[in-house]
Amino acid sequence: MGRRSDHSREELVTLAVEAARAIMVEEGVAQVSARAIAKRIGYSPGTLYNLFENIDAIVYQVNAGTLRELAAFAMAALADKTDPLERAVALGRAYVDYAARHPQPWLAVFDFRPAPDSKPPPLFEEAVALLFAVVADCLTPYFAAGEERLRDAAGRVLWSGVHGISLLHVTERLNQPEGMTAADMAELLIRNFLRGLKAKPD
Amino acid sequence: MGRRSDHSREELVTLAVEAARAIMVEEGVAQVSARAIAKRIGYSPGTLYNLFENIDAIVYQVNAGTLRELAAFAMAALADKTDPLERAVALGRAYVDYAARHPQPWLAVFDFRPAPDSKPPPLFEEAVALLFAVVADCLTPYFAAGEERLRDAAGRVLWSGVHGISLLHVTERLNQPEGMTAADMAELLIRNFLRGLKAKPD
DNA sequence: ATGCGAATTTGAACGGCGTTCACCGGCTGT
DNA sequence: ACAGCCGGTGAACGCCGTTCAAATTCGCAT
Repeated sequence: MGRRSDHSREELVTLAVEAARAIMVEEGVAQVSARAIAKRIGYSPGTLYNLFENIDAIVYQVNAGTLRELAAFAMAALADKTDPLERAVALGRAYVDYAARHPQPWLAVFDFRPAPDSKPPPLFEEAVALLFAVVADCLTPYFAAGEERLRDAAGRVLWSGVHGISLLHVTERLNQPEGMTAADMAELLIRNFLRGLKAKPD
Repeated sequence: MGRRSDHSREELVTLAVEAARAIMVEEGVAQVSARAIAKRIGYSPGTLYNLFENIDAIVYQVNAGTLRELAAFAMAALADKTDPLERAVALGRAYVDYAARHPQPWLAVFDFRPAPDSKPPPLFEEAVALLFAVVADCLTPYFAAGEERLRDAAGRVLWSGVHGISLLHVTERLNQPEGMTAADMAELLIRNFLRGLKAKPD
């Protein structure tokens, strides 16, 4: 078969990324393959290589969408909160909730490990920088002026901690006690960590 | 070729697991394959299937060794500490340090995701239970009698948090500030979380 | 020493993967 | 009407996990 022009190049890209996301949601990242995507969109595997450099590039696009959605979800959870502590808690809960509701796409974001020689894609840097800005903002009241470095470190610690809870929850290794959700665990972490910061005597 | 008896069955198992670990250390889990292991030990891929049900079983054995080593390393770090807070800090630092020194094997442990239908292997449960026992022990002074459930939850939170820091560090997404190591971040988490627990008013 | 059954090793083969590329045919400009 | 290009194709390459009939060697009984 030759040229078809059933779809424009842009439509094709969109179709492919959506198909990849669908497979990811239904069967996990591991099942996202060129042949599977091609079958879903009714094209041949070779076509995908006219649109993307490789399969990782497609997964990367899916992940970009996931991070955008996650950020939007987190921001929405903050919308009506003003107290820094409550904002931090809401952010943490939103993060864990999002991961729990979209486990496969969320896992795919963090399972994506670019080869060490390839340039680090700006995806995480950007998305994480966005979340950090919010976290750092929540933490500002806990630090004196001039302690921004420490505040940022605390922000990274907090995010890493919540991320760890999320990850272990999604991979079913958290084993939280009955009656306690992963989001509750995140809240426990955030409240105590921040209380500890405030209580800091040094 | 037929029977060789260069090695006993047990020796062969050991050889295979050691070869798998070597590949893992040098090239990452992704490069551990039946053909690669077979080539290293001078046997054919088919032989491995006389010894193990599948390749995952070999990786599983490697992971079991990694967890044993991690536990031993963590315990050694605690040996001379008596104060609960200092024990918790030492445990967290040891965890992060171990991961940083053996990134590939450590990552392999957590990248191992058994298919949802296969029985969950007792590996994590056991190893994590061991670490939890120590963590819970460190946390006992922070809780009243009868609050064991909450204490265990706090233990899991703390471990998850340290784990998250470790993971993001090893995958180069932690971006800690200059002059601060991942272990320092873990210490920051632990000290503040525990100070927060102590300060708890209610 | 000989023979033979059992145990073990092999490697080709199957179906999957990512990726490449020569080919082909429909689309478009003339 | 026709040429040429563009884009889609699918066979092919080299990898993967896994299976299994065949081949070979071992250990043992005679």
